Amino acid sequence: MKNRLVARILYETADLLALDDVAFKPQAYRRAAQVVESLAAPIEELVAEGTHSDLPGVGPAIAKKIVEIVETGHLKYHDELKTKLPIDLFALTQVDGVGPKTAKLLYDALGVCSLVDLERVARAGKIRAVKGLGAKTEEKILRGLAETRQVEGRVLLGTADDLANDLIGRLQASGRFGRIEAAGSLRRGRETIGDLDLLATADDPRAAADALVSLADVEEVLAHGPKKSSIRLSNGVQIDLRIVPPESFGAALQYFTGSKAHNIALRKRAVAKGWKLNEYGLFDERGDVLAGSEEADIYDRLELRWIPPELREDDGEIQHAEAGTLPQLVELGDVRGDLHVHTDWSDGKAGLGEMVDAARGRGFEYIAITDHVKFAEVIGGLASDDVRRQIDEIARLNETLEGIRVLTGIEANVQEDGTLDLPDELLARLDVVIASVHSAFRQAKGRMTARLVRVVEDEHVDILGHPTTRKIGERPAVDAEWDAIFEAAAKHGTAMEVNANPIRLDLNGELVRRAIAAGVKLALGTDAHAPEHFDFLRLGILTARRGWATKGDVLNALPAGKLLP
DNA sequence: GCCGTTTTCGGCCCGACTGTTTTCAGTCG
Repeated sequence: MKNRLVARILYETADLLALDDVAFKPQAYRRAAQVVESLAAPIEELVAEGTHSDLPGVGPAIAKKIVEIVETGHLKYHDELKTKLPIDLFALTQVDGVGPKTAKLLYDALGVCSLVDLERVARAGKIRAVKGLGAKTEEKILRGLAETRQVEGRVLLGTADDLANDLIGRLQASGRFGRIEAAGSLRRGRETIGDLDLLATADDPRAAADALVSLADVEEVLAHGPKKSSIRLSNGVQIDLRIVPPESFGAALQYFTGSKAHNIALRKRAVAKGWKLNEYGLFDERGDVLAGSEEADIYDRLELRWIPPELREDDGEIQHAEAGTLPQLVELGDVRGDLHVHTDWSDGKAGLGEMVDAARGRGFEYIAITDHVKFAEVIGGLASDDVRRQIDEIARLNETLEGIRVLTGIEANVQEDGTLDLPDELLARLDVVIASVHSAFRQAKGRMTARLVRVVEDEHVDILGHPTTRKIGERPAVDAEWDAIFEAAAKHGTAMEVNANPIRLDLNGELVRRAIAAGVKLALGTDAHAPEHFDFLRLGILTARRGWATKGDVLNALPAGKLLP
């Protein structure tokens, strides 16, 4: 997949042109970059077919440039622009608070070329001395850097999940493997993943390892042996493949799934019985194997219920497994509808009909259409009249539809004081009202808490959308007393969203668990802006499961009839 | 540089917020 490379070069070209005060071209490059970035298929395949020029936003000039990037990995036009400003503009502008102008200013004043440079001058207090910047900007950049660093070298759960599925498919196609499974933090559903751990069995481990290192997109082979091989792919992700004998597969899966703390607790339990647990199996005092080929057998012999990977953080799961009180976690199939969907009425990429068809195609019984309220022209939100028209349109649509019901809804903006930016009369007419914070993220804890308590107490609000507004690796969560908000939400029957967008996963597992403890219901929403985004639901389920959520905790596990009053 | 159900030329997303200023520039959504 060269999509990210192409997008990155196009984005940077857009910024460089903008810095040269070139009019309109930057938007054109940015649009093309977005299209390539959100493409499901590899751009090189489209180039091979010649269909890349059919993409929206890609005209003759950019089409030629995409071919050049795919074929050479470079773009001359971009390289030339870069001679004037030889800095890692793409990386620098990923930092919250740094845009192209600030990056250029920092280069001119302090010679900042990279994230390393940026961190150095920020820590040295040099940014506040630059004319046009100040102490606040310096602090914001330091916060932004800390946020960026947390995910450095890690990829989002959604990215890792897609990558693992793709890799496993390709490896299996080689015919060299028996079982293959992803282990590690991906299997536990963590929000970001460092190295991707794959576990496999093979009749001929050397041939299997060869199949891995000879994959087309391998950039570097870090290790190449019959038991363990490691590669780095061209997208920068490291893959560790461990090949184990079939009789050890379950023990190895347990061991390499972790977490470390969970494994330590499990090993202590084995030791207490006079046994030994390692990646090869569970062994008794004489060294005879008690379990090994199946993971479930390990737990069984240790007198524990099998523990879902999402719970393996040594955070009470072993005690519950011993007592037989583990929750029956919610599953993908339990969810009957999506409660957060956008269309091209606001900033979605697809029309109402297309989104509904896609939702029905994946078996949803209902979806709520929750477009943005007009807030900034740019995201093309709905004005009151648009909301009324959409309600009418959905009513008409529902008359013709079979097999799915479309609920009316809105994603309204929570204003600074905790009120919404849509009149009560309209809110009252809608089936689903999501209230989301899209501005004033940095209010002090007390004010933010009061704001969110007020909005969950609003009789018209059904769901608090992406409650913390964090974006993984980009923007920190807002500062608030979550337990106070959950308590108010429970009292007023307002649900907390588990937003399944891979960059959000908000609430996260830890807060989900606290919300449930407070008696709050969860609303799973994909925040889909295009039909393929319904796939995000899987990630939302993983996140809810990390928060110990059961089917009964999830609002949209209910049929439409029970969902609505 | 792209695009078109008023256009193949002439448009092209813009308002809020923040931090830096003394009336505005940059970033974000």
